[in-house]
Amino acid sequence: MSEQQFKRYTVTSALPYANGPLHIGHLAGCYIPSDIYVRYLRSQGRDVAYVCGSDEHGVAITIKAKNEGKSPQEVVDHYHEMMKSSFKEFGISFDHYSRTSAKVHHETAAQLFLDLYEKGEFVEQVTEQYYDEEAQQFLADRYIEGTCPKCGYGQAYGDQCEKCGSSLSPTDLINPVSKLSGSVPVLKETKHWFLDLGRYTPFLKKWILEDHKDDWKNNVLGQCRSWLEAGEGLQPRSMTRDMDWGIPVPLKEAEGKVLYVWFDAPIGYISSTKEWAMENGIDWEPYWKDKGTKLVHFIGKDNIVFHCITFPAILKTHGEFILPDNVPANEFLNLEGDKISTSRNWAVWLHEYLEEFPGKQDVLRYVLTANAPENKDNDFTWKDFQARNNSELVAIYGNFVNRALVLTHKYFGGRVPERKGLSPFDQETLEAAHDFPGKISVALERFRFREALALMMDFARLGNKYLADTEPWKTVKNDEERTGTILNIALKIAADLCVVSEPFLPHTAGKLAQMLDLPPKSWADFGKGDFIMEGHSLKKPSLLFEKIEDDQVEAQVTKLHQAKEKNEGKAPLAAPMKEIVSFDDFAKLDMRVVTILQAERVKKSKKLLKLIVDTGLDKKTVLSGIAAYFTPEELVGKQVTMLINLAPRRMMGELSEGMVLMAEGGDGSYKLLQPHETTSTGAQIS
RNA sequence: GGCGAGGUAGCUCAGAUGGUUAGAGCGCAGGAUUCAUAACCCUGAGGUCAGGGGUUCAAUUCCCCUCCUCGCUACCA
Repeated sequence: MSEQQFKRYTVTSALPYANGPLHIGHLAGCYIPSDIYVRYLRSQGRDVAYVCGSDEHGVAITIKAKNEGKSPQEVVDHYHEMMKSSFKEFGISFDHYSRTSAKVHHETAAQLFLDLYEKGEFVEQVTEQYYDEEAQQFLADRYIEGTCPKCGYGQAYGDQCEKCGSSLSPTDLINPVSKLSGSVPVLKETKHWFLDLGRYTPFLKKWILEDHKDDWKNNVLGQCRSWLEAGEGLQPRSMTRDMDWGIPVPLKEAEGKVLYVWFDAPIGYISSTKEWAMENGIDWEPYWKDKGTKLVHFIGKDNIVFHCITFPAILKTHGEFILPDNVPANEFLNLEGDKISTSRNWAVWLHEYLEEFPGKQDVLRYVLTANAPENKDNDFTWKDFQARNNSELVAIYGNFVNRALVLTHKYFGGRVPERKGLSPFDQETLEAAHDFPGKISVALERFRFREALALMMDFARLGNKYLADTEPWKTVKNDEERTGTILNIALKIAADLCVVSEPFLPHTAGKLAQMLDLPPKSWADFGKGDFIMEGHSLKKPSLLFEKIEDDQVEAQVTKLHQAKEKNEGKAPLAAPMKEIVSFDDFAKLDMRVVTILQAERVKKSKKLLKLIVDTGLDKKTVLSGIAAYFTPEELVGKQVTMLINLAPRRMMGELSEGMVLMAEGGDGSYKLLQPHETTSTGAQIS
């Protein structure tokens, strides 16, 4: 369907998770691009519902609450307000910002679940989950902590290791411990409702990989292809959890269970639309059910699977809903060369930025758009922030506006002068100006925000060039009429600039409109002859942007590095002691000093090294997951300690007959355990 | 290892259904100018388009292989 045919737009931004403040990565990932898009659509006079809200369920929030001695509701209330206010400050112009703890949302999500249940879409499955007998409850993945089997980090969660980033299942953890009571959890049966995503594969493949192969972004298609075509394909996913924080599963037999947060979160878009419609006396349904509505989800790349696979599968199955027309996901924004990390405090927090750079919301909007991770991960640096502010916003945009206004005040007392005969250069400039809104439109509708922003800045450049070439400060000496025409044109460009920059820089456009004393203008007003009337009085100009000095950005970099040092200084917490064992238990372990005779990489494995060791009794083969830390060469000839009577196990087609013992560093690295002097091979350890 | 994304000027990035001199901004050098927050404006230097092979009259663009970065996924006794 071509753009003009859409009757209305439903635009969503990923629901931010209410367990922490917002940082620049959030803004760059989806809130700024969606806001630009929506502001542009509104300026075009299109019918738009721009909705979002806080994502308030899920285990991470209950953990946070527990750690802080608060209730989950207190935690989400706090961050909901904080995020809502940051969005407002940065001019993210949601029509409605809701929250998933809202009553409407609970009802909507439960209803949708029931609908799928009645259609027989769920597969009921009884599985074994960890259960905390002391606390008498099942443990969500996040409530289980243990040693990461991949990197050895002692405090990996049941779903993910924060150290090495591997995604895990709770049963993967070595020495699992309940975070609720500290006890060792036991496996116990529980029933859950799974969505068999594999059944939707043919539909999804056609819809995404064929129907949208030309209009969806490459990175999004690639991710989908990876999910749809790789390995065993889509696995069934449980849509319920054993927990008490969330939306109760609306089934009698499901007491103590809630909807999986990823089932309910995207439904939040619908609930938010409902709330908005209710408050404004509109019908919400066309925004989600009418084929003439264009639904666009703005997200970060981590959300692709839920927005392109799971949620559409749910909507499609329900039957009445439209599917997203596009999901323009951005990649990730790094900060000064490192991944942004909430737990490591490696981030630029929006609430702190607002305090430290008051009134400079548009500067951050500009920088994050100019350097948005549209096609690949990008890096935010304070140096770049400063450079873009000083040499683009101040020197090009601000400077042009200031020149036009100051000259008008100086030569014409702040009144818009009359436009008389046009020179060929005037004509040329006006024609060039005329092309800008169209070019910017095309870029925006294709979700190419960087390009659109660059065009906007080129338009300001056109203004500067016009003044430089016509030199009104010279003509004023002997030709007032010509000077008037020049400034008339310059002011017209400034007024048009105000219109095309509004989606990107709403605060600045607002200030500029005030200085020019313009009524609100829309995209269609661009280039209108009566846009800025002759004789119209301008307000006193003030500077739109100011320079950012070296010390300001240096202070930010220092602040970041201090946070980092503070983090690195923290000694990793030692893992808790395991349960007491008897001497007999210990005596069962046959540990020896052995000599590594040979070492080689295991083919097709990134992590495994194959070691042949002399145990003093025989030669054994050991597979060890240390390829990332040791080269085969440096191991050969070394005496190390080994558990030689461990039951053999086959891995990657090879039999491993024991375990070489390693000290696990807090950073996930491994160190060999060696006798301090060479001893006899086969020496027993006791 | 498999799947996916990326590797283009000092920096940040565009681009190419294969076709004459590969683009932009910043930075740098030179010039011009003084209305403007010493800003604007003009000119210029800078790239064997990651490396190797192939298809082709022609490849940086298509195909194959290798290397590097990032994401997902498998092996960690």
